[in-house]
Amino acid sequence: MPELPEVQTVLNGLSPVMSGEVIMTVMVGNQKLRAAPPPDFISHVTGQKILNLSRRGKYLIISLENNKAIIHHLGMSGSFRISGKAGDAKLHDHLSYILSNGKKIIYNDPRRFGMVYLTEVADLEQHKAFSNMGPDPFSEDFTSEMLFEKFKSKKGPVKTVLLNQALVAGLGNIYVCEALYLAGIHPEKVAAKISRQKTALLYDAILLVLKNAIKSGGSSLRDHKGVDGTMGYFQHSFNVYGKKGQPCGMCDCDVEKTGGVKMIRQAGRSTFYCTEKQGK
DNA sequence: AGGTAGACCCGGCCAC
DNA sequence: GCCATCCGGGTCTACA
Repeated sequence: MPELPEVQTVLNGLSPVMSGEVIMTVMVGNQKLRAAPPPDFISHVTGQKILNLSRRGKYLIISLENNKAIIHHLGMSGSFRISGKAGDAKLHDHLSYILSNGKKIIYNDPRRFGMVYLTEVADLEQHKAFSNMGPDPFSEDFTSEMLFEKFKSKKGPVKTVLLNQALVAGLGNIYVCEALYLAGIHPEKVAAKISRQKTALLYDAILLVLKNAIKSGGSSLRDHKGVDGTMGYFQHSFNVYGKKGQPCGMCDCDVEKTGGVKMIRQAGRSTFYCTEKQGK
């Protein structure tokens, strides 16, 4: 599920419940995740006070008083839920934290693509999850000019280039499609050939679509939910994603003639775009 | 060296 | 209604 807005939604829900609490008990399931918690995970985490939660790209970071940091990635289908009562286990629960305030925080992940790491807070930037990661879209390091400079050396299609987390962190298949639509850029356009002016439009579009999606609590297609079970609703604001053959969000063209939103395949992923507004 | 399939895993959805 | 097939919000690895 989770691209930046979904992870931010999870963070916003977990942070007030977890920050400042002590982790009393940790339970680790035996089913394998993409990266399962390391063997010493329970001993390093149990009894520790949680200092704060943060997000970097699509990763969630839980900082502990002993200077360790838990790194969570939700993969394709991971979600957290907060439970107050016992005996509420669900299929595909992989990890749970019981806190000093009595709350139980449960990580569930049907497709098991999620990742859990433990590292020193001081070594976070060097950790393999972040060592090669580009700036967060909301950080000062991400600018229109920086994006333009990075594009210069990229001969691949802009859609694929934007999915590379080393360029900018947090974008996934949905929000790349939506941002390209807002900027009026064809997804197959070679990144290096995009003008400075168009890059500026794209930069604004990326920030706009991410901000609006966060406001909506993310996009709930299948698995994404807030930690209290509420669904995100940004999927209702999609202009092109998943709308093959339908009119695009701001459609003013003759869908009978154009065939509506077009779906193509790029680097093994589905891409949606409007031939009228993004060309060809 | 950058770019692209393939692998990982399960559930949902669509065609019978 | 039941079974088969394909598809996928993400990343890592291997390959050309």
